[in-house]
Amino acid sequence: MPKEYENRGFLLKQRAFLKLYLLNNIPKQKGYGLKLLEELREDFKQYGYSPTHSELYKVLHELTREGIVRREKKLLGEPGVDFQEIIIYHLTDKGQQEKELYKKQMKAELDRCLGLLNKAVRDNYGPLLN
Amino acid sequence: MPKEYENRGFLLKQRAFLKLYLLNNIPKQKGYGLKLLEELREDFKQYGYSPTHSELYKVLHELTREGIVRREKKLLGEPGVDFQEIIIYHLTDKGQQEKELYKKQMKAELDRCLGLLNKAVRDNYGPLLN
DNA sequence: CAATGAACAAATTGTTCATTA
DNA sequence: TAATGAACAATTTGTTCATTG
Repeated sequence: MPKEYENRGFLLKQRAFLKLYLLNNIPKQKGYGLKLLEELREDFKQYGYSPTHSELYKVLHELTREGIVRREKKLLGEPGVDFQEIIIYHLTDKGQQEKELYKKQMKAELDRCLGLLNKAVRDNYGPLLN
Repeated sequence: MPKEYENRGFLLKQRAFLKLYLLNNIPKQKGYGLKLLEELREDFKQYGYSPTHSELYKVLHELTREGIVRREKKLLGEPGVDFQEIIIYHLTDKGQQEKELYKKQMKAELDRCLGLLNKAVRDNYGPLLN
């Protein structure tokens, strides 16, 4: 179960936000944890957002627990040369379906948050108001 | 000091969001705590956001501590009939200035968050992407 | 030392209880 | 009982420490 996204509250949680990105990024490249993190940090740099490795791993663990991704251990670099072990993530079949469902939920949630923030701009900076 | 808005992180905090609204709403109507809360709840109803009284009071206390608002005790309803005491908030002179500064900071912050969320929509639902 | 992971701590927010008139 | 306030609890996130190869 994808644990239906509930958060009826203020803005969406970082955890949910990262989950959305990971579900989309994992299938694309064969990135491992820190690699995915680097990419996201680069992506969000101009928005002043730099997620922590801790938070990213927590999402990956959660996705693993839920059976949405599968872990594959590999060696980074040349075998026999570099012994650094990394973990590559793949979407499971179940994950494929959950991903689509989750994306739909998150689209609604993103729209809700955009609405809320846009309203704040209108209410506090809008025309006709001091 | 308005405690320069710092939050270089993910999305803006609820506390900061409420502070912005209160700074704008307090001068308008002579609302007291729960009245202001009701109005905000009504405002945000369609966005599924319903702030708690606790959070609202915390913002009001903070604004008071910072000398941005002044408290005035009054009786609700007809004197001699209703003895319910309420607290009306007014912007102080200092508060007037701080308000403008804070609004500027928050505009930048709101824009940043809108940028982040819009990017998420583009990245995860945008054209040319599966 | 890069990568992963967990423990721990701080910050933020929500729920419940207390008081007062 | 409405309004205010504080205590307390839960949640969310960030910092630090540990392990492994």
